[in-house]
Amino acid sequence: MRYKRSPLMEERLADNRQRILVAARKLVATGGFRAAQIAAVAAEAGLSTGSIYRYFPSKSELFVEVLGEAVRHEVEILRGIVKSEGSAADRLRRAVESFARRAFEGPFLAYAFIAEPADEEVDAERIRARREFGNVFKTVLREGIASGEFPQQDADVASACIVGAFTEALVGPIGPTHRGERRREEVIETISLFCLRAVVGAAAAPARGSVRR
Amino acid sequence: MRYKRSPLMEERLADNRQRILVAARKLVATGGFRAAQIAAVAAEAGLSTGSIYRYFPSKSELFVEVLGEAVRHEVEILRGIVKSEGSAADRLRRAVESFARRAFEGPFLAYAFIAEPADEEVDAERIRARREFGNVFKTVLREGIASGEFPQQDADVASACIVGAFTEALVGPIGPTHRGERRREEVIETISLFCLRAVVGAAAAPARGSVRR
Amino acid sequence: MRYKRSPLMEERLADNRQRILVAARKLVATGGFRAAQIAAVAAEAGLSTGSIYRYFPSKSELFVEVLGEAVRHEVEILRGIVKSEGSAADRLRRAVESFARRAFEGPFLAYAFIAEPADEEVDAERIRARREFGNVFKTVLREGIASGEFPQQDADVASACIVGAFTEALVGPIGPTHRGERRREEVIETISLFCLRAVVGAAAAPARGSVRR
Amino acid sequence: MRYKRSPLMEERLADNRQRILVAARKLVATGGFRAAQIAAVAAEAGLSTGSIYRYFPSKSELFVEVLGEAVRHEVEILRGIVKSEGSAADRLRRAVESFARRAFEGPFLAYAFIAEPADEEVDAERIRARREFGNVFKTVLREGIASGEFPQQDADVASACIVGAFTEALVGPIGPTHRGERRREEVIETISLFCLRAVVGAAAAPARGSVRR
DNA sequence: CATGAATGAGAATTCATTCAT
DNA sequence: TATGAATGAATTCTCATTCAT
Repeated sequence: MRYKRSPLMEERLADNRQRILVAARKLVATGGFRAAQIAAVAAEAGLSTGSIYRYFPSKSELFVEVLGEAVRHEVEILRGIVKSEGSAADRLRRAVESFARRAFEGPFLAYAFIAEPADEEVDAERIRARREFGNVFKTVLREGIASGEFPQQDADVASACIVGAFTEALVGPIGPTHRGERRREEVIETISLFCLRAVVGAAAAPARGSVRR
Repeated sequence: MRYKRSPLMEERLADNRQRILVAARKLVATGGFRAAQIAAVAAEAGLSTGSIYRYFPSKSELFVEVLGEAVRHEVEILRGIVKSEGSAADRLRRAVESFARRAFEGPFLAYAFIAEPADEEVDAERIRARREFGNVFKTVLREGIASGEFPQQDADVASACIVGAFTEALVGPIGPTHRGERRREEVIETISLFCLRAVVGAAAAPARGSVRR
Repeated sequence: MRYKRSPLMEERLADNRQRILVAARKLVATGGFRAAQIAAVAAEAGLSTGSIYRYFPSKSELFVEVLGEAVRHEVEILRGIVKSEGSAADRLRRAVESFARRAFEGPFLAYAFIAEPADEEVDAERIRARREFGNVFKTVLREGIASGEFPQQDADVASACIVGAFTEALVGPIGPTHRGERRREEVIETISLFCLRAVVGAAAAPARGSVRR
Repeated sequence: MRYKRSPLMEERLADNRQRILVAARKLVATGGFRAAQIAAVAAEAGLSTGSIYRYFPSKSELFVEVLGEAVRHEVEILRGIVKSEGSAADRLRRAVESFARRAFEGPFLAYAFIAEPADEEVDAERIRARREFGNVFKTVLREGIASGEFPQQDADVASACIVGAFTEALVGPIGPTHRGERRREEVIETISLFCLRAVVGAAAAPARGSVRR
């Protein structure tokens, strides 16, 4: 006795799927991958463990998607900024600050990016995520370099540096250790200035050796 | 009547301890913490699982030491550079390059720093490690700021940015997905220039809003 | 949509829990705590090792409950006898005989009381159990002393003596070495008489020294 | 190059053997069988683990002997009392008190008798030990019965009761729980009176049924 | 002979995944 | 379709016993 999937049913299915994703994200954000066992995700989502497997073929794939979803969302925002009006420097600054600000609000994302998941597949996704972020920044960098606004530089490496710089700088105040949220805006501004100077400050590069006196 | 521990025996003991540490490090470097079960470490070290426990009270403590040892060594080198002759900028550049170069040779280190271990204790050590690296760079930064060589900036945040920048930039070419070792020196130089400019380039910080036009 | 737990399921769950307890008890009774590994209990109960942990958080807690359950049952019966009609001496006698008789039928209990478990937590439970038995007998003793039926005596110590006396006397014919079940009723009566005389026989206590001649 | 065993050597051997036994006994007395691993015994004896195996073929046999030695010593003392002058009742009382007093001084013994060792062989020895104690008391009982001093009773069972009574009564104040040694002599006297009454108090046995009203 | 490092067979526990209801 | 109980492979850690030095 097979029924067609009614629209209502479709909706409920999509709903459950989403609830699982949300639950998984929340658990990782709260207690890291360690705390995100299938049973816990199921409980958080108000479903049974068995149901998780109706929507996701394995734990790995679930978390790959959790990460992917978060990244997609983040990248979308960043791309919006990058494509907006303004000088390359300004757009870069705004992108960094935007990311940082959200990282403060939902510590999950930034934290997950430096976390090695317990699983190879998820690991791969994590690296892909970092690369995607890099790509967004690479775009601005290239535009800035092309327009002469930024000095010549390896955009691949520099964009990775940017991602690393703010990721790391955020982990300190965001990670499990520090919970005090003091100086939020200060930290954000310092980070963005750091990245900006790194990219813009052409004159800074000391002639090899000459500096050493 | 108690026999003295012969020098030969002493050596073998120290040897085994070292072999365990080396084996553990190698496994982490190769396959991440995932691959580093006690049984695997024992096999790699050419010992039995039981023997691991003669030298280390628990898996956690073993890996805390693996990390700690690597960090101590690295920090020592960096501190040497930081305390050497030269301008702050030059010392900073050399420190970054030195680190990056070694990271290329022994991918383990840089990789372990972004790895979330399966264990809370090791996790704590990992965070401590990152902070220690930050501290080294903070020293140069402060000196540079004090001498007027660097512009005013939050040394705490900036040092974290530096660590993050090169860590991240290295993970790409170093991590599990690394695509050949091409451009090694180029990458290293780009990274160090990035950090240098970020720290030195005072003029770069665009007045808030003015840039946006 | 959450399904209700069907009565059938409920039953099976309670069933499994009970089966585990029974299996554990049986193994202890048969081969002592030595023979009662989780794997063995699981096999005996017709379950997997993992399932044990769905019902009990740890091996210790399982055995604490095994003991506790047995003791609770036993104490209940004894208390019933103690609270019934009759002279203190009679109730005491009946309590002892009742215990002894059951000990013959299910050697487990008496045997477990002298077993030192491999686990501190269970050990504590075992000691608590002995004390509980003692308390039951203490009640009759006190009543008998108060009514003048028994001579003045330290009820704490005497009740422990009673528990020890019949426990020990039963271990012989009951323990792993037991040589057939001959003389069951004889043994039971002898034990109860022993205890009774010990408690009742006021005149018996020889004046200190006078006897020695 | 085999030397004859010099008397000196013999002595040292015997010495070591004894030291191992003493060390083992001490550890059991202090921390129970749980605490008496071979390594611990070796350390306590000032020897190597390997040496333990020169003197004892296995852990079991070591502890069988530890128990056996303690029992032999105890039995010797008790037999001395039993064979001394005096009425059966008096000798019985003195034997019980003597045992109890020593149990207070070295809690090990009494405690070990109710402890189930981790090992089948030791277990067997433990049971044998209890029987041996019983035998000593059986001797006095029989003499008392024969001389008419004690009423007719099953000496096998009664002697077991005696051993159980004082063992149990001692475990309370002696075991891991109570450390306060208050009332030492009181307890001892109460126990011995209990046993005495149990054995002597002929009149006490209520006519079956008559008591029940 | 003495040593104590090395061994490795267990034992407890966890958790992703399956499947009868 | 949803459930969650059951599974059992995988992993850490312990400790009696052996054996090269």
